[in-house]
Amino acid sequence: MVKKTREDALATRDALLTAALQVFRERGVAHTRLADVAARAGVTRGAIYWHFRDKAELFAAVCERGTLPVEALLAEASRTVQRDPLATVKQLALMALKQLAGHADTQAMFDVIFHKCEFTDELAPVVARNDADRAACLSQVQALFDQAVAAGQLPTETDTFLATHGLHAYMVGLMHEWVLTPDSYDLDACAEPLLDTYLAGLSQRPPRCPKPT
Amino acid sequence: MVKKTREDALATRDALLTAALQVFRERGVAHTRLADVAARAGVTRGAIYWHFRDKAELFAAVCERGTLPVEALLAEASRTVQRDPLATVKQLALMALKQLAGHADTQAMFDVIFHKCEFTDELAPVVARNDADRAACLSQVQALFDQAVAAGQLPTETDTFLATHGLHAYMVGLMHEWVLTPDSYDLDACAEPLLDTYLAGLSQRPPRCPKPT
DNA sequence: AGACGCATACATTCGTGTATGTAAATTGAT
DNA sequence: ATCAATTTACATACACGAATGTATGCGTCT
Repeated sequence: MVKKTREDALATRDALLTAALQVFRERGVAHTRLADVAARAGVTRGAIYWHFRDKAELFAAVCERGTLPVEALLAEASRTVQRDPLATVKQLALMALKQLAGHADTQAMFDVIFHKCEFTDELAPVVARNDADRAACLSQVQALFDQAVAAGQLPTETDTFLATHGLHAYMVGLMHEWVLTPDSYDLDACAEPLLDTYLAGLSQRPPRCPKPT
Repeated sequence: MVKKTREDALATRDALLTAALQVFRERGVAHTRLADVAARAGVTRGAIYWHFRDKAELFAAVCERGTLPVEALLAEASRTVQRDPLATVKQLALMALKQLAGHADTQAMFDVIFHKCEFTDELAPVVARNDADRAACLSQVQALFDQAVAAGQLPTETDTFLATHGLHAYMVGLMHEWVLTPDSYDLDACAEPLLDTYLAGLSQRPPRCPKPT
């Protein structure tokens, strides 16, 4: 504790984010005491209040750092021109599942998001960001499904809106449940077969809703 | 406030459960003040502490009342002999989704469970109960899938463990996401097509994991 | 006459936010 | 380059509100 340069401050900030993720996972976000986060990072609450306004802002920063890699994948896929839209969708989903399977930080992140967090007004900015990300992801995937229909990869009668929501639900459910029991099956190895099953269902029996969307 | 008979006490208890479900949904379980629950039910905290030991026990009671109808369906299906196991699985899943689509209380329940609750040590008994229910549901569905394979309704090479977890994830994801935006699509009408898509995928391209489960 | 079904009152704990202290680091002027 | 002046990056101390659990009171039913 001899130096306090700018990079040291960034290191402290990062240590706080790491500590917060761990404590959030252990105690839940709402029950987490900022003193615990500070202690885990080897500092005091003063450091937290210097870098963040309150717990909500700390949580938002944790979420932002945690979802960056996934968003980067989506952004990259949206930039490149797709010759095989259906394969692109599959690769995106596969990447997300493999990212979860392979990275402990990502597992902690989704464990907190899915099971250790209450999305109330207090966390409104995080909720808004999540909603925006989800909407962007959904519209992007639906656009790819539309291209897949146009390219003859999916039946003409495919309701791409429902297909998209179905795939998204599938992904959410797989991650939601797998983080509860990571040892129940090898997600990294089973991700592709599981995805293929749903995509095969899409090809053979695409969902169609009686009433319009 | 003229009578205080036994049935009145049960009515109070039920009013507390209803009020708790609402407040849990609005404020989140952790941030819910028992005073708010009591006020919503038209009583004071004294009534809560008479019927329940603390917030955790109140939440457990809310969960138990909320999941009773679904568990009744599962229990009934397990008792009757199944001639068409695949159709039984479909009907079970369909019932669950339609129950969610049609009942406001069920929507509130799952909204709380999925998005307004932190599963920490404090709620250990509820977590244990959830785990037991999930395990029972999974093994029951897997048994039906096994029967479906034996009856030739599914390919011989089907990994019924993965198929079960895939369907379960699909269900969880559909409910998890739909309660966020119930107006995005008509779940009651789309539930069957969505299920048919996954089940068609199971028939045509059943999941198989490279490594054993 | 108890036991039941709550309401009321009280004390206590607990976490937060802020105010203040402070040493090191950076800046700017010479 | 040197040296004050200022800002950074926290640590420490404090005061406040808020929610909990319990203790007690009180009318009603059995």
